[in-house]
Amino acid sequence: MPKLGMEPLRRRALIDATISAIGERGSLDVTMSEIAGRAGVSSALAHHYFGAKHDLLLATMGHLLAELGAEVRSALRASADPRARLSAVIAVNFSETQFRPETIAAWLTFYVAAQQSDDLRRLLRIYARRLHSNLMSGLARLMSRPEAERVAESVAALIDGLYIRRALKDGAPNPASAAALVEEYLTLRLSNRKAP
Amino acid sequence: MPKLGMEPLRRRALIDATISAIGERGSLDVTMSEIAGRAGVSSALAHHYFGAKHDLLLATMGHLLAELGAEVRSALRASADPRARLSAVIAVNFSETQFRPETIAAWLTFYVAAQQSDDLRRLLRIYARRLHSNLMSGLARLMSRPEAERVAESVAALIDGLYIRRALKDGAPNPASAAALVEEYLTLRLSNRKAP
Amino acid sequence: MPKLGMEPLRRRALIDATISAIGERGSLDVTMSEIAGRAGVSSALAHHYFGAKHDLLLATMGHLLAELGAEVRSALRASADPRARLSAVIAVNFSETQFRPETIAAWLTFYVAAQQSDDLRRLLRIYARRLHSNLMSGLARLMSRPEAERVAESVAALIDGLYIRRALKDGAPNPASAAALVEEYLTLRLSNRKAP
Amino acid sequence: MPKLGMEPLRRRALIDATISAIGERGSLDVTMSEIAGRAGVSSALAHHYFGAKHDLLLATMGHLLAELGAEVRSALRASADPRARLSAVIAVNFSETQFRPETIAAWLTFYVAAQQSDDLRRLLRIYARRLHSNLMSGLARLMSRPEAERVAESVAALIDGLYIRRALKDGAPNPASAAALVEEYLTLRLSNRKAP
DNA sequence: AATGAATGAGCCTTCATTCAT
DNA sequence: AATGAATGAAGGCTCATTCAT
Repeated sequence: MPKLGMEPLRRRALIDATISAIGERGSLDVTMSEIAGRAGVSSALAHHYFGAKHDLLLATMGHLLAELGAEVRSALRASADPRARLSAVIAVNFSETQFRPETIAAWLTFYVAAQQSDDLRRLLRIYARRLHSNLMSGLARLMSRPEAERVAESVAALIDGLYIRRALKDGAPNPASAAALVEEYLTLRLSNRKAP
Repeated sequence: MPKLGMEPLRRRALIDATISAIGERGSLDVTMSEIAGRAGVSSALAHHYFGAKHDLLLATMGHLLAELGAEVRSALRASADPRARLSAVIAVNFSETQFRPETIAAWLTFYVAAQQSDDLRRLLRIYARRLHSNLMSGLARLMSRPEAERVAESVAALIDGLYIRRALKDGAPNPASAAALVEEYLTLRLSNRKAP
Repeated sequence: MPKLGMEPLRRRALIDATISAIGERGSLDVTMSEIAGRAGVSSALAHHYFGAKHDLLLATMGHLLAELGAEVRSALRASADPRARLSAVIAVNFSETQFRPETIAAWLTFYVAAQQSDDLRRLLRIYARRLHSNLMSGLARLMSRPEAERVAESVAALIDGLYIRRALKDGAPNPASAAALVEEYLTLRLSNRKAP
Repeated sequence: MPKLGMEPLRRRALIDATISAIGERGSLDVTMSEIAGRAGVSSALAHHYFGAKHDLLLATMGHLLAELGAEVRSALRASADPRARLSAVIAVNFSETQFRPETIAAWLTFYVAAQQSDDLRRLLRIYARRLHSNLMSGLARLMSRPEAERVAESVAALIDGLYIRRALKDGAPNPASAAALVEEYLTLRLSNRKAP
């Protein structure tokens, strides 16, 4: 029983279905039927809305990025103090929405598989740069440039590493303790330094 | 013109081929023909030696683990001092053989895809436990148990995170600077503590 | 903004679109969407008007035949002399409207593909018979029956052959020279015979 | 029960199957399964030997051309006299092997569909040129160049036209009478001319 | 009158896997 | 030991067709 104006709903449902399918499988080679099935539509309709499978994957990756970006922006808007901004960025990375194993597994899968796809790699680089600049915008006011670079790199690695552990099926760190670990590192680091 | 006693060489060639194929593609869905081709044999022979594709993947994963294990053991054998043992474990993880982008990409791919395969997950858990106990064997003598746990977790996450960055195509951190980052963290951490 | 009384225009537009689509592709397997798109309507509307795709093809073929028939009739109406009637029939086959590469390509496509469709074959047979009887109506008064049959066959073959060449993309014979070739044949033939 | 050295047999069987499938359908859009089925193999094997469907079509067209070329060459080898050479070329075009409705229908289908495929068009042009030069090699010694051109064009058109009629399912002209028609035309034409 | 929404069926193609040699 | 031959099963994608609006 088709209704009018279904397009945005279907698109969203298909993207969500893609995320969970990829997350569960841990691989981009999920089938269109699988995805369509989860979204409750035929695979033909998925093609109708997204064209080729690759385009759906791209759109999904884009959606993930956009959502993260929105969360970060809104978090940053709330705090002006450099240290607080750092915590805000970290908090977003471990928020309920971002740190769900399902979402994370999808993230990682895209991460790893991105090497073979120029499009995906380009998208991921955007994310990496954005994270980096968000971290730097806080750190640079707390320490020297080169040191800030090193700390940003460490924090980014820490986040990625915690993501990996979270993706594994042993349900490892919960959002709170993961965030705490990063905060702990930052605090330790900052307590040993003076402002630049 | 096949010679006698070629079997071990062929097996090894096939495993190496699997690693590089998976590493390059960033996905477990490499074809048997691709692998066999790289090893210079027919895909039928690959099946002859390893049975199903999944078994070849398992054997490959096992090979990766065994190699890492051997490197770690031999490194630990050389040092008795707790702090030195920590550095040894870290050094191995960033050694020339382990920290090659190709190998890393294969690692990560297995990591992420492991969720859908009980066999693979089991293997990966072995690795995780081993790393953890290796780190703990050093840390436990330098700080309290709960604190050591947290530090081990951080170090493990840091390593994984640096692996991810290394796998990305921008060829980010080189082995030396990656290892230095972890060492830096450890040093910072230890300088603020007393022995347990 | 659809207007009243659009139906005949839409039908005609769809048929024209079918002709050019088939002509360009050189194959009957053009899609309904392609056709509908060229006609500026939705494919659903094409179905609304013509039912199944096959019916649209049939209608298109019928249109082609009807148009040719009309041109022939009007040409014959103008001349009573046997020789002139022959020329008239030939002229129509090479007229501007009939001898356009696009139209011809559609013709040939139908011709060749007609074998798998009883409906199409029936239609084409009508055309063949009509051409034959038109030629014979002139020839029979200029030579003996059996000889007229042979000449009619030759002329028909000549026309078809020239159609083929015209359909090929090298844009071979132009209408005038093609017609001249047939006329030349007829003249040669007639100059060597006496009236029956 | 696979045997060794099957490749040439399978390739040939598949090409033959393609010819008859296309001939019967009157369209290039025969399915790979249809073709493979006729050749008694799986469609996967067809792909194994020919790659994509398009390549099989190309190979088939090439086979048709090669066979015709061989027949023509062997016929020409037998006669030195210009007039006899003309007859030889014509005879080959209406030989038992070439003038089978099945083969002809395949020819025509390729002819018409060739427009959308550069590869096919290229192949067909080779055939057209070859026929033309074969005809000219005889005609040029019997009449003036420009006249020979016109006659060659007529003969080629005549042949194509007779091919079309033969392809239609009413089993029109048999090989002998078709060849006779062309010969008749040539004779008539030559009897009205002097040698150049 | 006209269309967007939706799908089932089918096709090309790939791939792991088997088997006879 | 090693491979060519062969296939079944599945996946991506297209398309004619239907239906509610």
